[in-house]
Amino acid sequence: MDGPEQLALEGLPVAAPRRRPRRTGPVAVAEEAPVARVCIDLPPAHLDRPFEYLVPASLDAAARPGTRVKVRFGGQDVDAYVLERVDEAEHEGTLAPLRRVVSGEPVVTPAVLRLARAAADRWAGTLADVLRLAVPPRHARVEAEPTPVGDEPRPPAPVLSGTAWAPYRGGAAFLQHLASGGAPRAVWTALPGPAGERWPDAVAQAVASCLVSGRGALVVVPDARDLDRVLDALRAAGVPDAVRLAADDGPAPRYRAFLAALRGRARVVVGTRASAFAPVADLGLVVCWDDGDSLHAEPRAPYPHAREVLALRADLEGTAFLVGGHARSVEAQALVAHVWAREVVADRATVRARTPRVRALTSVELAREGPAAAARLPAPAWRVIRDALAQGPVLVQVPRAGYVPVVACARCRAAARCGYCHGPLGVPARGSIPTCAWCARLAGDWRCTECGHDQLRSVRVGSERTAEELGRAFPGVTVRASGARAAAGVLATVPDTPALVVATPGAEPVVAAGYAAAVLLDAGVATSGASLRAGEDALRRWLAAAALVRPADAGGQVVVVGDGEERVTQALVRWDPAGYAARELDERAELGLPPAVRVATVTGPREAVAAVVARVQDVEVLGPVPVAGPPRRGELVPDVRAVLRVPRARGAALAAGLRASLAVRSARREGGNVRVQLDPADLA
DNA sequence: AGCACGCCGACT
DNA sequence: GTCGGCGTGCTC
Repeated sequence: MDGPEQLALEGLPVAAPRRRPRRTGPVAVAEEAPVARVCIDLPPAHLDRPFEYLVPASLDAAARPGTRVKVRFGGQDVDAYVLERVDEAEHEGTLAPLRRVVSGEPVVTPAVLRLARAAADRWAGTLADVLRLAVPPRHARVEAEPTPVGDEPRPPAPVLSGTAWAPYRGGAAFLQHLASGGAPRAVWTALPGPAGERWPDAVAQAVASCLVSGRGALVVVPDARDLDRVLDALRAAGVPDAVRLAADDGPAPRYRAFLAALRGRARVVVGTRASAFAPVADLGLVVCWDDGDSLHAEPRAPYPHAREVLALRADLEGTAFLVGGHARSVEAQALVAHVWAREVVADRATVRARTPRVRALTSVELAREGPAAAARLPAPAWRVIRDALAQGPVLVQVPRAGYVPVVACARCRAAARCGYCHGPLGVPARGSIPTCAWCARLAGDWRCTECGHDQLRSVRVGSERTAEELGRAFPGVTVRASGARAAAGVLATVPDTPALVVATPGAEPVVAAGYAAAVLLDAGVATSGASLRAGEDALRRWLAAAALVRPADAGGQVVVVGDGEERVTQALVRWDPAGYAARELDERAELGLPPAVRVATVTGPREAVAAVVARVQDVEVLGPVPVAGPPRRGELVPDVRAVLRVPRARGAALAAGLRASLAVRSARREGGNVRVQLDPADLA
């Protein structure tokens, strides 16, 4: 018997190990690296591994790594990406040839491939799924457009003037580190102020500093309005060769922008969530603005989050990392807590000097107003608006309608949570016992963990008629509405003249000189909600609105009206987003909630969910529980959802276990649609 | 995902 | 006696 390594070569002369794959047919094969390892663009999880094909000599030059190709797979032609070219095949059988190269454009760069693979692993998805998010659909006409040559001389290196970072502790050091080619990682709490330095200028200056080091940069923002703001600021900072990359811009502009980055014509990409995967050459800095915004969560499988993709990328490519907003997400706080990133914040005195005066009008403060205290716009708030209107525009923020009914403590308004697993409580039917949405345990003897009260109340939805109501309350005053459902849509800016500006969260127009005041209505509705992040979301929206108001010494004031959750309201009044995030993270750690632990949800028909979950080892399984709401279209029985929970350190094992289980599921063709989400944005 | 092969009911 | 159901298996 020969050595074990000879077993596979049975029947071949021992002295002549196979060097070249056998050639099939008359087609000549490429001289160099004749084997292409490809990723097949098909959904089933068990196909998520490389398949090998021979590269015909005629395709040798075109079939570079990263190009799109057509291959014969299972009797039909399918799309695939060339992952790499190698000398020898691992596959034992004969190899089929590539059918054709769709385009010579190597759309998946080695760095993006590594990132996409890591993302697929991290979110229990397939490489094909992630590449579908990362690589825009090909647009042949755009690809054929002549590259402008010479008409755009590379601009001189931007002048370094980090004035926007001067107010922040560690701000100047961050820029310097960037400019000298380093990879600092920062969690940044932006100061308010349309009047002073604005956040887009700070982002632009960070990008400019990165360019000074000779590296490219990538900025991911929630929506198109923020995108425009960053691009304007970049232009002002002397960075004209930035490109805008957003799926919403349409197929041709999107692919054009993608190619500009890929071909190295644009060193800076500013985009929405999918651009976290953009092929920026020699990347030196990734930025995620307002990472708490739910728009950063990709709604398509495998549901990656832009902030986390960028964090992965910073690790894989050794780039600098900047995540920031007026608020701080609990996940960003976790980056600080794990000493993965450093805080960049202004000191208290600076914060006080830049922020408006903030007051809360809760039922306690309004007690002496009598029954009128229950009004949606109590008299003190009305007076604030009236007085501020003499100074300039007044912003009125109204929570979006359409909240899921949840239950909260009747006294302190803290969201009610399960005594066993800390999932959110809901009332399945009128008058029934509150039930945990995760583990289905009944909460008959519920007691508030915040204040000890034992009475629950359900929380209502917001109203849509605010603009009309205000119009009647302030006759003769111009009322402008901004929001997805407003007649004029979302307004980017409004003039500096007195007017009431009614906006839903995220749709607040900017005023050059700042609002004279902001009134945040229905605080109780804003801070309640089944989601774990209801409080965090409310604070983020409030801060975003309040950040548009003039500082206190210029008369700016903010009033939050209603009985919001105490600690959220207090965090706003004290303008302390970092403190709020730190306390919230501590509490999540105590209660075993993410991001202190890692969780995954598995949603689908009961038997399918059970099968997927049963194959995952060493996890705590909560539920399954029927998902709220009516059954999915065409189904009689509502889907169920299980929550899997592991300690943070076992997060990778959780994802790997789920990936393996999904591979078994697809190979066996177990029925039904099952959705697996790691670290879902709303663990409702 | 598609397409093979492979064993058990109602039809020419 | 066959045509055909969709249960495993494979696809370089």
